[in-house]
Amino acid sequence: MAESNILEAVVVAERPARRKADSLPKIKAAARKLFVERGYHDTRPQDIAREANLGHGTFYLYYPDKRACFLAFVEDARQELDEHLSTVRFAGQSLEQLIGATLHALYDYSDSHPGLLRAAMTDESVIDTEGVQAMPVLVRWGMEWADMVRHAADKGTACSSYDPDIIGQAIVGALHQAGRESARGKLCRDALVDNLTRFLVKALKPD
Amino acid sequence: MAESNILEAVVVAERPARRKADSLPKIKAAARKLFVERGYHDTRPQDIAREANLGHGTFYLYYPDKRACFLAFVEDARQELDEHLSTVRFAGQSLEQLIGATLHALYDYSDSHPGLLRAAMTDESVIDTEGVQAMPVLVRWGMEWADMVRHAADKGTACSSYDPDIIGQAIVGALHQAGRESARGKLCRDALVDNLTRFLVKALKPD
Amino acid sequence: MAESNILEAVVVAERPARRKADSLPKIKAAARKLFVERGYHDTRPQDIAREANLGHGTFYLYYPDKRACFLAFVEDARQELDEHLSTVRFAGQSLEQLIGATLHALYDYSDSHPGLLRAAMTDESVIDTEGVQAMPVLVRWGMEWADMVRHAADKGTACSSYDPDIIGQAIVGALHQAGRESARGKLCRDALVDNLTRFLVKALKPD
Amino acid sequence: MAESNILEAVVVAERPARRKADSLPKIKAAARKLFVERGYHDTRPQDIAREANLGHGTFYLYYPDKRACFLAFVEDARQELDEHLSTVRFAGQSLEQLIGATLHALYDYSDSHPGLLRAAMTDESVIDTEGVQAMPVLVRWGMEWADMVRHAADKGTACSSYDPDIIGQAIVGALHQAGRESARGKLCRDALVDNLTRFLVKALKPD
DNA sequence: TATGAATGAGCATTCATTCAT
DNA sequence: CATGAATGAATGCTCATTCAT
Repeated sequence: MAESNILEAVVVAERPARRKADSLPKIKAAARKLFVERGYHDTRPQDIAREANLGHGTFYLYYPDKRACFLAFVEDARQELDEHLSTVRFAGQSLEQLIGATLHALYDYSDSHPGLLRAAMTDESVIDTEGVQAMPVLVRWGMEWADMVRHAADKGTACSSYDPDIIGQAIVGALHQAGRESARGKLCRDALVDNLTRFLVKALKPD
Repeated sequence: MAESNILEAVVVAERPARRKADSLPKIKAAARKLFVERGYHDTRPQDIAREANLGHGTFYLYYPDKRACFLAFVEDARQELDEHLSTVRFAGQSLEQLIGATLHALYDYSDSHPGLLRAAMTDESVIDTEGVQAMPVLVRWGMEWADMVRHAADKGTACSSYDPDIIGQAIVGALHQAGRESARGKLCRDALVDNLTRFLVKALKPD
Repeated sequence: MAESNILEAVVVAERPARRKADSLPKIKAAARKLFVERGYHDTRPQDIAREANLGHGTFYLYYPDKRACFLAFVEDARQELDEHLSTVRFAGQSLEQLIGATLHALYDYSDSHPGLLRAAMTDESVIDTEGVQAMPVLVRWGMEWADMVRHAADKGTACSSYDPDIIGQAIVGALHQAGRESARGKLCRDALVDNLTRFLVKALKPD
Repeated sequence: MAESNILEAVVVAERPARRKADSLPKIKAAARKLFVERGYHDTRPQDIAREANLGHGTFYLYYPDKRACFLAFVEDARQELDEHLSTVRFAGQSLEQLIGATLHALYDYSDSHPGLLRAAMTDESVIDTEGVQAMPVLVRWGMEWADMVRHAADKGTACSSYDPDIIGQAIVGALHQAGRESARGKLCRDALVDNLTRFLVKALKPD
């Protein structure tokens, strides 16, 4: 056992020189860092490659263009947050619990990845999307909230006279803007979560 | 000779064509049109000047740079909307009336100036602001809503346990995102106003 | 009168600094020089601009892209040669005279503009013409020779059993390739003209 | 040991799978296909390797660079055509027979390998030949025609007052350009051969 | 005040070639 | 022999801004 471990270690150590050197992860990490720090327009593919300790051309081995890289970054962020949020949901949760837990998790994530959500939500109009526009993350999240509202209304735990689609977008807009500003103002996160939770719960309460 | 001079004088007086030829308003109108139609990045100072039927250089007689022009455009839009909104406010208005009327006026304006608010709210991070960041319009509006909430709470017409600053931003975020999406989806504006009004009124109702 | 002339002279002298400074002719001359010296692929728009003592961007004020500039160069060369050739044609010329005079003029021009014809005839496939292919100069000249052959046949001064289109292209191909090679071999131009004239006259003679 | 060596030898001999796996022919075929279809500049070594189902690097095992590969392609085409043409020549052929047969064979070949001759004759100036210029195929063929003309003149079957070198190049230029254009115009090949044969025979006829 | 020709730093992207495996 | 990830010099082009007139 010990011997084989040593051998493996040696082999592994000798190898990473050129072979399939995790370039994609390195590029992804670099892209994320720079898109967050500088935004889409001030990040050049060249910067990303350099940050990843790779040649300029290597970038284009993994993405057809800058836009694709940014879109991948956004998608990754979205999935990451979705996974994070899904960990705090469980069956039998009251609407209030659901909202409270989700908000906590959301701002948790937001705090521990400063700037990420903001970067990921860069207005798509800013990226010259010749042709199909990817659906903005915020809209997708709004649709998920719409579903939550719909289900709660069906179960009688939320006011059923709302149009869930409108309210879903409104909720997500509220969370986004309040979070953005409290990040700026260094507002205490607990107050943020508490206020928003109460606000939403009250607004959604069945008549 | 004398005659011709007199004629000339008259002519000169009659043609304010060249004298301070409304260039600024012309530039403003052109800028607004293009920023709305194409966005910040796809609008060149040159395009604005041309749209205004002026020489390229003239642009820089009125604005030090493209950014300043955009910021002025945003500020103008803000003031215009503010004036529009202020017409529907009157003393003795209940919170519900205030909210309902404001939302109506807001989406009225938004409908009759398609794309304008969206353009005016272009994420400032997109404009390479070397140095001080102008306060985003959305944030300013959030602060105004915060004041409204604060006053209502003081008068006992709104729940007093909220932090008005947080809630102000949340409200404005909700209005923005819901409006954006309903514009996309061509949703009926009355439903939008109705839903959001009820949502906010309910959320703000005193305990 | 004298006064006005002096004034004019002064004005003109003071002016040319920046105003419409013949940039297009300068670019054309530079482009011609470089296309001839280095060929299409080894000439960058930047090189042309620099050769013309202008900034890189200026190039694009006059041509939408490199290809357009090259095509303009070719067209100019074609017209120039056409004009040169037309000076040696006159009514009542025998076919032999026509051919002899034309060949003399052609190789005259070719000698005094070394490399120009070769550059202008750069295979168009080399220029990534996305879409319509401009008709190659050689082909156009071939069509002109076809007309000459046709007319001569009609008048009975040339063999009428040929397909003029085929023969026109063949003639022009012969002139081109023979000229190219004799330029390389520094062959005496008189021998070239003499041989080709006799060759063509004999081949075209009526049966 | 000896045995194992023998076995090994046998094994090696039995699996030509990897041994010299026809890579060069595969590369040649791929290169030919792509040079013909897309031209020199739009064909990357990488494309050739991929078309040949080989790794990108393998290309450089067989050619020092792209240019060498193209030159080999040209040389192969030249030899192939030469062989094809040589099949129609026989002793005692009259000049007219020789020309007619050669033209037939030439355009035969050209028809059955569309684009090949054109590709192989890509102006060498297009290939950045740092240093010695390989002699263009057309020139070589011109020299062969020059020889034919010289011999015919010696034998008294062709006009002896021409400079064979000039006429050789002229002939080959005529054939090339006429062929090129008739390919474009989808002209009937028989008319082409017939016209050109008569044209050349007449032009070369002894005085 | 108005002009628009001129500028050149800057950008996204390509591709012939290398080399560790 | 074979591979294909990596490279980075080089390219064509854009655009905010200046300035001589």
